[in-house]
Formats: sequence, C-alpha cells, structure tokens
Amino acid sequence: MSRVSAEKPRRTRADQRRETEARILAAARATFAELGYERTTIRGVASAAGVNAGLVMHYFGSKEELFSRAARLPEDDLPAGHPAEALLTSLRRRLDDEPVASLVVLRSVLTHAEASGEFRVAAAAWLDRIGAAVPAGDAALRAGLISSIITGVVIERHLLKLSAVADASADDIVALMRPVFESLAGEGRGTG
Amino acid sequence: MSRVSAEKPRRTRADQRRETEARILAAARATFAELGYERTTIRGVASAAGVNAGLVMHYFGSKEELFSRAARLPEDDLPAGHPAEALLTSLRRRLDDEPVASLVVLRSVLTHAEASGEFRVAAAAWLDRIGAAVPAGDAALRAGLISSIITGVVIERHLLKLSAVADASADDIVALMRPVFESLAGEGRGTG
DNA sequence: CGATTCGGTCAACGCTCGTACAATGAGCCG
DNA sequence: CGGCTCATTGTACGAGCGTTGACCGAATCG
Repeated sequence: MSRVSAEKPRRTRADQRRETEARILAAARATFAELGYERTTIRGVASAAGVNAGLVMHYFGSKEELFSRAARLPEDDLPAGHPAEALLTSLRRRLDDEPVASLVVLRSVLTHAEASGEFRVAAAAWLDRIGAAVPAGDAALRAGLISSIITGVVIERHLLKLSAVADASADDIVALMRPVFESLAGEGRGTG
Repeated sequence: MSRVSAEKPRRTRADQRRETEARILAAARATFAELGYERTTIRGVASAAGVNAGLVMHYFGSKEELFSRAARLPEDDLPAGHPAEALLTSLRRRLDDEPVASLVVLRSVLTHAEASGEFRVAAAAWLDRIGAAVPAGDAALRAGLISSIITGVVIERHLLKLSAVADASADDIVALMRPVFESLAGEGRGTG
C-alpha cells in the first residue's frame, strides 16, 4: 500500500501544495454537489482527497471559505445571437457536461442561505443579461421565468432524477424547449 | 406569567394532546420549509411550538418520522379539462397560496435524499397523470419537462427569490406561461 | 378518595461536528 | 551539512445534535 513513492518525486514543494489544494477543492465540489452544504463534513472532504482534516482547515481556513471557493463559478456567458437560440445553447451546455460547481451552488443555496452571497450577485448579472436580450416591456419577468425554467430542468436532470428528463437525450430536450424559449424570449409582444 | 389558566379549562386530556401535536406539526412544517431538513433541530421545533424537546420525541419517535409526517402532502390533484389549462390552474394554485408542505418536501428533498421516499412515489403518480393527459409519443418526456418547469418556477418564487418572479402577480406569470404549457402539452405533434 | 394514567419537563448520554494547536518530517537555502 | 520552512499529521476541545429515561403533577377512573 505504498502511497505514491514509485512515481516521479520531481515535484517541488510549491507544486505539491498546488496539486493537493486542487485535489481538496475537487473533492469539496463533488461532495458539496452530492450532499449539500450541511451534510458535507470537512473530514469527509479530507478523506475523499486523501489528506487529513486539519490540512483542509490549514488551506481554506473554514468550511464556509471552502464552500465559497468550491462554488466559484467559472463564467456564465450567454452566447451571442438570437436570444432564444442563445438560451438553448446555454441550456444544452448545462444538460450535457454536468457543471459541478453549478450544482454545488444550486443544492447548497437551497440549504444554506447565508452561503449564497456571491451566487446572488452572479445570478443578478445573469438575469440582467437575459433581460437585456429580451425585447419586451416585461423583460425582467420573462428573464426570471427563463432562468427559473432552466434551473428547474437542471435540478430535475442532475439532482432529483424523478422523470424522463434525467435520461433523455439533450437533443430531444432542446427540441421540446425551443418553442418555450421562443415564446418567452421571442418577438416583443410584451404587455409593458 | 400564568400559562393558560384564565381560559376555558374545558379541554379534555385527549383534546389537549391533539392540539399540542398539531401545534408541533405546524411548527415542524414551517421550520423544515424555511431551513431544510439538516438545519432543522428538534429543539428548535419544540421551542417554536412552545413545548419541550423530549415531548416531540415522545410524540413522533424520531426526527425522520417527524419529517415524514410534516411532509405528507394533502392531495396533488390535476384539474380536469384541456391539459394546458389544467396545468396552468395547478401552477396558479402553487403560485398563490404557498403550499408549505410542498416547500418542506422541495427544500428537503434536495438536501436529504433518504427522506424522499414517499415524495418519489407521489411525484411518479403526478407525472403519470400529466403524461396520460398529453397526447404525444414522447408524453413521458413532455410530462417531465412540465413538472421540471413548475418546480423551477415554484422554487424561484418561494425559495430563491432572485428575480421578478418572486414579486410578480400570479396573473402575469400565468399569462406568460400559457404558451409554454400549450406548446408542451398541446397538440400531439410528438416525435414518437 | 385513592390509584392510575399520561401530558409534559428536565438532565444527561453518546456522538459528530468545526476548529485549534503542537508535533513531525521531508524539502529548501546558505 | 545545518538550520529553516512548510506540507502534513494527530489529538484534543467545546458546542450542538438526536435521543433516552427518570420524574412531576394534573386529569381520569373505579
């Protein structure tokens, strides 16, 4: 059961640290996404990363800070082009490659409201971008509904897994959702 | 600081018990809905109900059982009529009067997967009913998407409260969602 | 009226959690 | 090589949790 002694010991101390820290962060993301904030324990993350719990504290300071780092989203960019198609592209991306960080937030924000500070900022920006792309008087409400719908579908597919949405192909889902997004983001027959 | 001595002492012991049990259950529902399963404590529920924590255990046996009782949904009936309109009615109901038991489940199912047994059964029945009302080859997927969408909107309106969906009038939301449901539950141009 | 039931309280248990801190030992630099 | 740095470990503490069981006192019953 030798650890990693037979491998290249060519790792400098800084490399070692970066690698370990990344391993902890990956374990944290996976665990937060699977269990949510409360049921995730420092010890569990440490064990999954193959290190001691004290080390997690040493690197991240607190569970709260670890969550904040794990839940940092890369960049939620809305593709250019016709709003409905752009939103479909965004949806498809979140259907296919499971964005773990996104699930971390989604699951934990529902459990641990205090840990959602940064998320609310990012969500507001995302909503603004959708709203700006929707040519209607009630753009804000339409953007909110679009965001809610995407959230609902992602939750169902990756977290709840109660229906056919969990197993269906992304193509089929996107095809069915196209008229939905066209209706909400489409022509500007808004009531405003 | 006399308790309730000046009121009618006409309560029999059985009445007293039923009333206390109902008070605990109401407190549990509110707390589970607000905090989720993990952050809800027996002591907290007991305190909110004005009783001792031991009594909650005495009446419900365990936290798990208390949750199961609190999360018991009354009846998730789908109105008759045209599928899209029936779904809109169902959505409107969940937009208006906040169905606390439903939020209990929704919030906690995302946190405490083990506590979701009964919920999954109820959800499956609900999905079947939607699917049966949708005349298309891919009815199951359509039903799943409809359910996901309703879930997403309800979560946004009652739990996340990040966008205009939280404050908009139910009428406006229903109006914008009508074409959505018509598209998903409407005419049977399914791919099957 | 005395005995019994039972709604309700209180104090304590064992456990797990986040966190703190001293110790260890291998890498780094002069 | 010798001292220093620092990644990593082990241990322990205090708090809060679910849960238990002894106990009290008023309602109930014969």
